Amino acid sequence: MLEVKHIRAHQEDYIQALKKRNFEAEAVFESILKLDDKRKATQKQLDEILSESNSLSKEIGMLFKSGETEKANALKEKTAGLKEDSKRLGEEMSQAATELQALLYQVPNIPHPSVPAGKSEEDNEEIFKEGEIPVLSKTALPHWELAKKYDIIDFELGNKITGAGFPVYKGKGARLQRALISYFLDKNIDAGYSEVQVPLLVNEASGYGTGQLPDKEGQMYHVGNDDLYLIPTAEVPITNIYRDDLLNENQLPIQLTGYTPCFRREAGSYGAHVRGLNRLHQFDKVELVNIVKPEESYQILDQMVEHVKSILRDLKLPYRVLRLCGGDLGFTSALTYDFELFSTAQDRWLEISSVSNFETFQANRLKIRFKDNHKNKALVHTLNGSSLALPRVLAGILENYQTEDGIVIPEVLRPYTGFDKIS
RNA sequence: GGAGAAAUGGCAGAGUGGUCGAAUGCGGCAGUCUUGAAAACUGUUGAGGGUCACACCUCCGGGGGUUCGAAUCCCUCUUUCUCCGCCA
Repeated sequence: MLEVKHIRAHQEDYIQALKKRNFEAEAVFESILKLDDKRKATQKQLDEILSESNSLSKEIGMLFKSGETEKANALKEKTAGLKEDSKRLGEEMSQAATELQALLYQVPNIPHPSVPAGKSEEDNEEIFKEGEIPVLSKTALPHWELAKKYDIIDFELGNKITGAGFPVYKGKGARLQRALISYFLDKNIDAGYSEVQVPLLVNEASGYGTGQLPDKEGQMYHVGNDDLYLIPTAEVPITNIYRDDLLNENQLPIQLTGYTPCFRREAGSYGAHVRGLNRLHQFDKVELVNIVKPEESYQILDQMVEHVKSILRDLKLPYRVLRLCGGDLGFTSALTYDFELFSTAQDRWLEISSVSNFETFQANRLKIRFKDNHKNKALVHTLNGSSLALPRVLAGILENYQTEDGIVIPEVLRPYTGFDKIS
């Protein structure tokens, strides 16, 4: 959520910047500023009335104490009108505030100057590419065939237990996945992150805080009885740890990592390109969250990108990094780098990580602020990224590491798996 | 799930209808003293709105109500604690 004072100060720049993401802001900004003016004016009137009735009340109190009952009762009558006015103005003010809030929720984050203009993923900018694409034999199989051949992931069984998109990992498949999780977490901890285990169900306030609500409501599973949501990413519970907090400068940066399952309804996305592990309703992910001072956020973003690169290097998987264009950029993000790994057997790129700087957009919703050494208060910047989304990494490993006599386990994972081949 | 108790500033903890945004202690910050530090002493120290700055307004778990006036009384929700039941 943008801050009204910033919209006021940079109205023209923001309108131009938002065009990059094909968002026409002019009319919304006008309404926002008008409503904000109205809110302030109404509050001013209200404050005056409250001030008057406060001092009348004090007077009445003193008159009662000194026994001047008639005088006190006379004053009481004066307060009746004030009460009505304050009630009316209070309602007007909160209505303006609610409307203002609703409009602010509609405006996406201002894209960073480096974000290219564009309509769709076609216009994303490839900024880095690394790793050798293996040459596979003609008998190479996509991962869903491999999963069946070696009996390590059972999609049918998941259909029976739950429904489509909830696979069962078996034997070495399950262990390989667990190995990846442990390896990612250890790697993140080595880089200075601190591990957390967080709830998988969150309340409405948390959903609003990180921006899943109100606009992406349909993506989350909702537990009606208790009015809770299954998390679509660990970003939600982890970032909400600090909701409504006023931090000290010396606490920053806060660097957290956590493993969680993620749940997404993915309504309406079916077909060949979502086969196997490519798109699931439940999947595992290890997440990175950074809460930092504004001036260091882009440096941290670069660090996160380098960190994810080094993971892919360790795993010896071919990948590329994209800078998302305005049209593909998430609602809450100012700058996002997507990581995609190349799946040889499917002959396509699969998104496996998304690293974003939200600047103050989430912090403003979440009310995460910090106090510097001069007691100035400011909103923090929040960033997050995956390291990595498990199923697609698993798919990439199965497909790129397949040989005639089995699937070779990447070197770095062997201490975690305890075996070096699936056959 | 049943019965009871509670929720106050960074923390602990007073406050039961008026001058209380809130005693006191701890912690934090600044200063005095000291070669330096500690101790001691002095001062200062919640958040939001609003203003050039003041003024002023709001906030004592959330929401609603009673009253001229609510941290204090009433209703409701949430959370925590104790006991019972159930349970990995």
